[in-house]
Amino acid sequence: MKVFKIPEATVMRLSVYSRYLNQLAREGVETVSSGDIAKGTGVSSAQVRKDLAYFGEFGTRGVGYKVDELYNHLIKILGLDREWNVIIVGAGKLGSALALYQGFAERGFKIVTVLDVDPDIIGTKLGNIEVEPLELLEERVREQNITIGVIAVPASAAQEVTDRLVKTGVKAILNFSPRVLKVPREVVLRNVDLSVNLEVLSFNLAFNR
Amino acid sequence: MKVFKIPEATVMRLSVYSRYLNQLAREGVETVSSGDIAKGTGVSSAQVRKDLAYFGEFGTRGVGYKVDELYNHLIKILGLDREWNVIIVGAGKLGSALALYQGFAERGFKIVTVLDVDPDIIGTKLGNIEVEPLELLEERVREQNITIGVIAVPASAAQEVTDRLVKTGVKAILNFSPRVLKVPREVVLRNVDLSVNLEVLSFNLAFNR
DNA sequence: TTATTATAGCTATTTTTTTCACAAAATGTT
DNA sequence: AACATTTTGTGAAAAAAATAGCTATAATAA
Repeated sequence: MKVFKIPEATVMRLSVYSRYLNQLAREGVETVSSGDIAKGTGVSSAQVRKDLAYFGEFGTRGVGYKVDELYNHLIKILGLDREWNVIIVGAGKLGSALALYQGFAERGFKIVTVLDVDPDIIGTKLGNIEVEPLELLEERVREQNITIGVIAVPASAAQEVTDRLVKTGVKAILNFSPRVLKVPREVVLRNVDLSVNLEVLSFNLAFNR
Repeated sequence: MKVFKIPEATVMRLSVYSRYLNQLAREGVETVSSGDIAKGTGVSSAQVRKDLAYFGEFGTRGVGYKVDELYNHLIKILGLDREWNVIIVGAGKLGSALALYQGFAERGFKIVTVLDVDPDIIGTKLGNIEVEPLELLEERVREQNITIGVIAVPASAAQEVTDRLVKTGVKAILNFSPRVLKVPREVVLRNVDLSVNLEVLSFNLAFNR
């Protein structure tokens, strides 16, 4: 059970496993084997066991895993056993879709603030959150104890917003803008570029088929 | 210059490089080195050269790469030198954000049809596209020559919609639902799970820091 | 009790991906 | 023309990740 440096691919798969286990639990399934998880999530059973082995022994030989037990372990490993306060900066198409997206709340990500610069957008409601002016960034981050910032502003504003968030104490940034951001080493950064996904498809369609 | 089996990570980086080159071109930069690209996109220069090497020799030793030339090569490699017709199934928060997202059109992905089942949503406009009833799926795919399908429906409906798309001739599926989809081997499938991204952040915040 | 079967956990192997480091080529300089 | 400088392209080495297969253990059946 070495614990240093967990591959990111493993973390992503754990997230997928946990969602699958949640589904099984709702269906009333009580135990599950690595092979079942593999089948349900599209990986190999050896991979499932390997991924879990980074964190301990959760199963019983000859039997499998208890669904809720394993689920709870994964939730804990993923840090989802608490609430994270999230700010979304940018309430354009993407920002507002993210603000309204149910999936986040379900997993403990509480969107507490949404900011924008556009006077037409400020004051509108996204669910029960009102879009506020960008100037309030520092104030809201501090008073609401926000740890995660989502960047949904145009590329040109992304770095500046990021700097302000980091300076005010945000610990992790999820960047939806197509811009490489600089953050201090201790801040967790993750980039999501929606076009990249379509372009990988396009590549696969265009290339060697 | 072996050409079989390009790593997916390479393809994703090519997409990022191409966007960076586009930016440079707009700024009037004419030549660029692998080191510059590396710095601008957050990878190593050796990585840049290795990635490009899968597809040929595009640079000049001692000099670097001509920005537009390399850009055009990448666009061609990524299959972005043509238009792809795209259908979005599901016009909820996510589906409509995707339909309205500018980034896709800019790269040659033309969203030609958006479908939903909800009578309250059908008939509404997303930009200049009207949301139509799901029943029209087969008809629209055929008459509009659609090759790429985006799944933005709830998990419970995802497989059925996918089957219908595939049956009607769609060649690639971008799946935003948290469900493992089955498609024939010749269909390109890519999953984007937005929650996974936040959960990777959460893991990194919770674990070893 | 003793086999038999199923399956986790672990170790070894293979494969894939990244990094390193250097020869080759182009340009600029003395 | 010779030399220095820059930077690509690439083979080799290293690192990382995935896969395969073996061993131990629990449950169950004989």
